[in-house]
Amino acid sequence: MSADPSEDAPGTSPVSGATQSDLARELGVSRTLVSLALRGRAGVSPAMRRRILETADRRGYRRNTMAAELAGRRRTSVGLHLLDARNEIYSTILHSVQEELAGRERRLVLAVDSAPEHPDPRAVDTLLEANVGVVISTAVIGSEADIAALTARVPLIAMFRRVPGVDSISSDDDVGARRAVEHLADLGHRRIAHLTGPLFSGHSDRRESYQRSMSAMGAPADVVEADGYSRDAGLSAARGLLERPPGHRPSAVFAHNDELALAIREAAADLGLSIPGDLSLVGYDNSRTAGLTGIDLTTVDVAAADLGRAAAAAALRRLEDPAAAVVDRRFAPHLVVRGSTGAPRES
Amino acid sequence: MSADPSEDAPGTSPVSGATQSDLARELGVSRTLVSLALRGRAGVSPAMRRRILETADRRGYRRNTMAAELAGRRRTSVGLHLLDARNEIYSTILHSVQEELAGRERRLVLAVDSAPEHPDPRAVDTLLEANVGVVISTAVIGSEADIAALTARVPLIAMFRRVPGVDSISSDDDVGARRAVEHLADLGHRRIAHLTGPLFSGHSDRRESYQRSMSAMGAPADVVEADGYSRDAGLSAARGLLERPPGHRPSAVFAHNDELALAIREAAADLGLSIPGDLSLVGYDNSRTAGLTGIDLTTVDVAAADLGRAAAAAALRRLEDPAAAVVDRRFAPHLVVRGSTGAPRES
DNA sequence: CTGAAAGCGCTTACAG
DNA sequence: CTGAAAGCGCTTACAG
Repeated sequence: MSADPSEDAPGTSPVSGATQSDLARELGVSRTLVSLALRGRAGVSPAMRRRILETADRRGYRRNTMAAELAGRRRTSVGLHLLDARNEIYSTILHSVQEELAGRERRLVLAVDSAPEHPDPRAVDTLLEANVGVVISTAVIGSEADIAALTARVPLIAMFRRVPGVDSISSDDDVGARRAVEHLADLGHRRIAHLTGPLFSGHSDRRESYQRSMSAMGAPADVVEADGYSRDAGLSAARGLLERPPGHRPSAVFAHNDELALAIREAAADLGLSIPGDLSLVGYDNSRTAGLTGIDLTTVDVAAADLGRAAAAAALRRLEDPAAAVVDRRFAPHLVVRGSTGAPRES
Repeated sequence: MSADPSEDAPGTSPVSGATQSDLARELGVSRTLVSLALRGRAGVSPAMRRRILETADRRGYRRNTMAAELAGRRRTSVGLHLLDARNEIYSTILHSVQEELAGRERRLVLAVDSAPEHPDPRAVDTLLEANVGVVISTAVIGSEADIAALTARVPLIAMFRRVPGVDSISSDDDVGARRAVEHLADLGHRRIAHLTGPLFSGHSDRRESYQRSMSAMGAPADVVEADGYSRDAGLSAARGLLERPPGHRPSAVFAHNDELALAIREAAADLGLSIPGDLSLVGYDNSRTAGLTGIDLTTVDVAAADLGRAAAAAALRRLEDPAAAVVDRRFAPHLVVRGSTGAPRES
C-alpha cells in the first residue's frame, strides 16, 4: 500500500520557468544571495536586494515551494481530508478553512473520499505523500492505535471526533441529538425514528444519544440505516420508512444530517405526506439550505463555519509549535426550530 | 508579487519518516535499487523486489512525492482554482474532478478565491508555487495576453470560458440565457429583469445574451448588478429590485445563477410576493437545491458534473501529452422548467 | 541484476 | 555584505 509498484504514471508535465540559479547567473551573484534576498532575510545590501527583486519580477520568477520545503526540512502546507465535497457542511468547512489560510502563504492540499459511506484510509495517504505539515480530517476513522500511527507521521486535527491526545475540534453530538429528540417529545411525539447512515468507528454519538433519549422517555428506539449520508443514498431508506403499514409509520423522524432529512422530505412529498402535518422532521447541521423559504427545516446548528475556523487555527498553531498543548475545543450545538416540526396528528 | 520578501513563515513542521536511504541502509543495497523496486521498474530481481517492498511496508515508508517530482523533473499534480467553495456549482465540480482523479495517483491542490466577486490572480500563483502540472480554472480572468503568460508556465484548462489556443470546457451561455428569456417571453412576460454580479472580463455571455434576447423581442433590458454572485451578496440588490414602485417592478427575473435566484426568492418572501403568482423566476446552474420540493426553481441545467469530468479528463490528457491537440468542448445547456415560472398576473 | 554519480531547486550552516 | 559547500529525498542516465 505504501509502495505501490503499479505506480509511475506516464502523464507528466515538464518543469519550466526561471530558477534562483538563473537569476544568480544573470546578476553574477551567488545563489545564496538570491535566496536570502527573495526571502527578505538579513545579509543582503539594500541595493543588491532591490536588483534581485527587480530581476525576479522581470523574469517572472516563481519560487518552487516543494524544493524550498525539501531543502528547509520543513512542511508548511495544510492537508484537508473531506468526506464529501457536495455535502454543504463540508463545503462550508472547506470555505472557512481556506479563508483562515488565505494570505498566510499556506497551500491547501485536498483529499476527498470518493465513497463517503466508507471512509478510505488511503485518502489521508495522499496527503502524507504530498508532504503536508498537518492534516485536518473531518472523519478520523479507525482505532486509537491507527490514529496514533498516523499522528506519529504528521500532526492531526480531528474534526467531529474527540481523540485523546490529539487536537480535536468537535461539536457535542450528545447534546445536539438530545435537544432534537426532546423537542419532538415536547411536541407530543412518541414514535420518533432516527435515520442514519452506516456505522463507523468514532461516529456513533448522535445515534447513541438518540437511543438514550428515547429510552429515557420510555419509548422504543427505531433506528433506520441508509446506505450512506447523502441525499441520494438516503432516498430508498427514507421511502422504506415512510411506506410502512399504517400504525407502524413514525410520527416524527430525526435525521443524522440535513442531507438525510432532505431525503425524507422528498420521500414524503412523493408519498403525499405533508410536513409537519403528517410527519415532523428534524435535521442536523443547519445548512444554508435548511433555512430557505420553502424548506424551513428544524435542525441542529453545529456552527460549521466556526468549526472550520477553529480547525484551521489549530492547524496553524500546531504547525508553528509542534509541542503546543493539545487543543480540545468542543462547541455546543443548538436547536433551530423552524416549520418542519409540529404536534403529531392524532394526539 | 512573485517574490514576497515578507514571507518566510515561522510555522513549520519537522520532516519525519523512513526514506529510501533508510531502507537501502537496512537492506544493505543501493538507493537506486530501492527506488526501482518501489516503482515497479525493471532491473530488480523478484526476490530483491519482494524484500524491499516488505521492508518498506514494515517501516511504513511513504514516498515523498515532492522530492520525486523534483528529481524526475516532472509534475503530476492537478491544481484546481475555484471561485467559491460554497456555491453548489463549484462544489459539484470539485466533486467530479476529484472522482476522475481518484485512483490515478494524482494529487489535487486547491486554490479558492476568498472574494469571488473579484477573482484574484494570486490564487493561481499558489498553484504555480505548488508546482502543479496543470491548472483547471473555473474563472480564467484577465486579457488574452495575461492568459498567454500563464499558459507559458503551466498548461491551463479553462472552464466556463472559451480561450483560443487553450483547452476549454464550457457551456453555451448564449443559448442558455436565450432559452431562459424566451421561456419567460412565451409565458407572456415583457418586463423581465436580469440580476447579475460584477462584470469581469470573459464572463459576460449570459448578460449579453439576455440583452440581445430582450432587444430581439423589442423589450427594454433591465440589468441589475449585485455586489457578488452569492446568495448573501445578492440579497440587497434583490430587495432593491422588488421594492421598486408599482409599475416599475418586473414581472419576471432571470438570475445569473441559482444563488442569486435564491436571493430573489428570499427577498420576495420577505416582501410577501408569491412565486410564480407575483413574480416568475429563472435561475441558472440547476443545482440540486433548485430541484428540491418547496424550491422548485425553473433553471438552466449546465450539467456541472459533466463539465467537471470533462475538465479533469482534459487535464489528465494534457499532463500526458503536452503537445496534444487543443480541446474545445462546449456543452449545450437546457432549460428545466419547474414551478417558479408562470404567466404574469396582469396579461 | 546492481551500484556510483550527478542533479532537480532550494536552504542552511559555515567561512570569509 | 557575500560565496562555496553540503544536503533535503528522490530519479535518471551511465557503468559494470
